[in-house]
Amino acid sequence: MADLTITEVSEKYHIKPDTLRYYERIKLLPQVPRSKNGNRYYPDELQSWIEMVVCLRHSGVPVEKLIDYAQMLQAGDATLDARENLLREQLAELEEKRHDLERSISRLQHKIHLYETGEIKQGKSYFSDYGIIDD
Amino acid sequence: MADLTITEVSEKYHIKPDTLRYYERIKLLPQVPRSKNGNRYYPDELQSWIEMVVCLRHSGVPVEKLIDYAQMLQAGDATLDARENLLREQLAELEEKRHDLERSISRLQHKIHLYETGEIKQGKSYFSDYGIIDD
DNA sequence: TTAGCACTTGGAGTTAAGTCCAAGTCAAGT
DNA sequence: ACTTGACTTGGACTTAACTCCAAGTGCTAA
Repeated sequence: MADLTITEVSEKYHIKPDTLRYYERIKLLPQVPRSKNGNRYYPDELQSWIEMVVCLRHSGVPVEKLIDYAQMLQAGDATLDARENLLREQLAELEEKRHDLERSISRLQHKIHLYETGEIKQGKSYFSDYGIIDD
Repeated sequence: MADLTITEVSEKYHIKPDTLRYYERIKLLPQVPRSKNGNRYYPDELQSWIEMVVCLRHSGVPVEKLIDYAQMLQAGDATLDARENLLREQLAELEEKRHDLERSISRLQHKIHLYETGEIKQGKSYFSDYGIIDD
C-alpha cells in the first residue's frame, strides 16, 4: 500500500474524485496532503479511513455522523467515550435497518413465490394482490 | 379492518398525510376514493398496498420502482412477467444491501470491541485507528 | 513549443423524497 | 352565528448527498 492520487483512490474505492474533494470540504477527511504541484495524495492512513467511510456510507450511516466521528478522532483522548457512544448508536441504527431489510426480503420472496406458482393470476382487483402476510 | 381517513392511515403507518397525498400525486397510489365532502378515505385494499409500500420504502426500494409496479398492477395480466421480474430485481438489490449491512455491522462491532478493551487508547496518530480488518 | 491531460478552485446545479404553506371549504359544537 | 378543527388544493421549499462546470495551472511527450 502506498500513496495514491485522487483518481487512483477514486478507482480503488469506486467513489468519484468530486466526492473525495467534497468529503474534504465538509471535514469528513482531514486536510489531505499535497504534492509539490498542489495535487492531493492519499497516504495509507487516509485510505483506510476512506475505506471505512465508503463502507458505512454504503449502509446508510449519515455523512454527518461520520464527520462527528472524524472530528472527535482529531480531538484526541478526551473524546474516547463520546466516540464509543457514537459507534454504539450507529450500530443500533444498522441493526434496526437489518431488521427492516429482513422483513422486506421475506415479503418479496413470498410475493415472488405467488407469481411462480401462478397463484397471483387469480388476482381479484387491482391491489388486492397485496394482502398482508400474517404479522 | 375498515375504511380510514387520511390522518388515521397516517397514524397507523407512521407516514405523514402530506406524504400520502404526495404518493397519490405521483401515482404510487391509484385514485383514492372520496367521501361526500371530498375527503379521502382508504379502504382495506389500499391500506394493504400502503403497508407494503411503507415497508419497502423503509428498506430503500425507490419510489419509482414502486410506481412502476403499481402501474403494472393496474394494467392487468399482460404485465405478469414484467411484474415478477421487477420483484426479482428488487429482491436482488435488497440482498446486496443486506450483505453491505452485515459488513458494516461487523466493522462497527469490531471497532466497539477495541474501545471496550481499551485497545484503541494505544491509538497512534489520528486516523491510524482505522486499519482494515483482514478482508 | 505546443498539444494534451490530470489536476486545481469556487460555486452552481441535480436528484430523490418528502415537507410545508397559504388560502379556502365544510361539518360539528356552543 | 361563530369558532374550531380536519380536511382540501396548487405550488413552493427543504434536505442530504452528491455531481457538474468553467476557468485556470502545470507536467509530459512529440
